[in-house]
Amino acid sequence: MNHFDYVDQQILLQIREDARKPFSQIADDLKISNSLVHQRIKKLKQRGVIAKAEFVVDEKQLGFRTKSYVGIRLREARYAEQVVEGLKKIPEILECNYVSGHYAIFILIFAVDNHHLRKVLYEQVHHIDGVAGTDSFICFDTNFKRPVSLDSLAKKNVYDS
Amino acid sequence: MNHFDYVDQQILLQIREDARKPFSQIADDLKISNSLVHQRIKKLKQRGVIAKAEFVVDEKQLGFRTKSYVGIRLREARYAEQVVEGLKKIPEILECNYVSGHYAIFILIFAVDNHHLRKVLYEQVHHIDGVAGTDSFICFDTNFKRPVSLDSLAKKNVYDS
DNA sequence: GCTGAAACAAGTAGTGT
DNA sequence: ACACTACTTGTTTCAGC
Repeated sequence: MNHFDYVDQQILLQIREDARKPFSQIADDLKISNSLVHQRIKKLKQRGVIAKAEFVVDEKQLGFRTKSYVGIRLREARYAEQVVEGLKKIPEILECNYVSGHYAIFILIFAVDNHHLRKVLYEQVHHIDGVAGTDSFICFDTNFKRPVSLDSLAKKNVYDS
Repeated sequence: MNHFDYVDQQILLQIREDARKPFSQIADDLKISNSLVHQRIKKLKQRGVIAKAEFVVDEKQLGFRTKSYVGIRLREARYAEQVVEGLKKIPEILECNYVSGHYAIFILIFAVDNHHLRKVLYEQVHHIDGVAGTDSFICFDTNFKRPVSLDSLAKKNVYDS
């Protein structure tokens, strides 16, 4: 069994906030050697807990001011796969999920403005064979956005599957 | 006016994929000096295009196997702010947006399993004063997830607001 | 606005406990 | 499993073009 101790948790908390934080500084903070930090991060990577470090880019600053979630209804359920293939070709669509409930597919779109969003939906998404219709949930504001909580992870056995 | 040239675009493409990629290596790739990479990244930070580097953690590996989008209906629109405050206190809720359309608020939840999700909704979200009801869109699978496209950014004037 | 060199700091690997 | 040391590599600054 893989355990997940206090050191792992603290390291995760720190590199999740700042992926470029020097390992030596993390080591100082936690009062451990920097080679231990190195070893633990290596293991976290091996276990698949962390994969890569990304610089977060601000979509708004790049000109994408309209964020919208969109639910997609299909003409028939069996069209799902081919619709996903069609959606993948539209660069404005950043995320695509199969979901339960009223829609078959749920996507996230970033567009320049409402007009651009409308064009993406009407001229591209609606033309994909199998799409019956869409409902848009335009985000006026994102109140908060944060990573998963790591509290209680050091105690719980969350790796047993 | 802030311009955004080929070098900026290439640097962004690289550090977005790997925030720990050595600047000197980026410089080699682009055949420029490493101090230029350093200068450009500094400017991108000043402009707010990039803010911080994050290590991406795999929620599934940490035991959160149920991802769900949830639309929230309010008893009356004026409850919005206090409902957001209530939602903020629930750690399983990772994102919260004001949206147009059928719901007032749209959230993203990561729970351990369906039972956990149900508990979060029934024992916490539904008890927040102002919440009339919720509709869940449980993600069976995430087909793709990617950052915004940077194509054509070097040409377009996207900083003029 | 960009380069190149020099000083400094961090990452990495091997060894020993 | 961890720490220490020596070695390699990257970062940062600044003078000069």
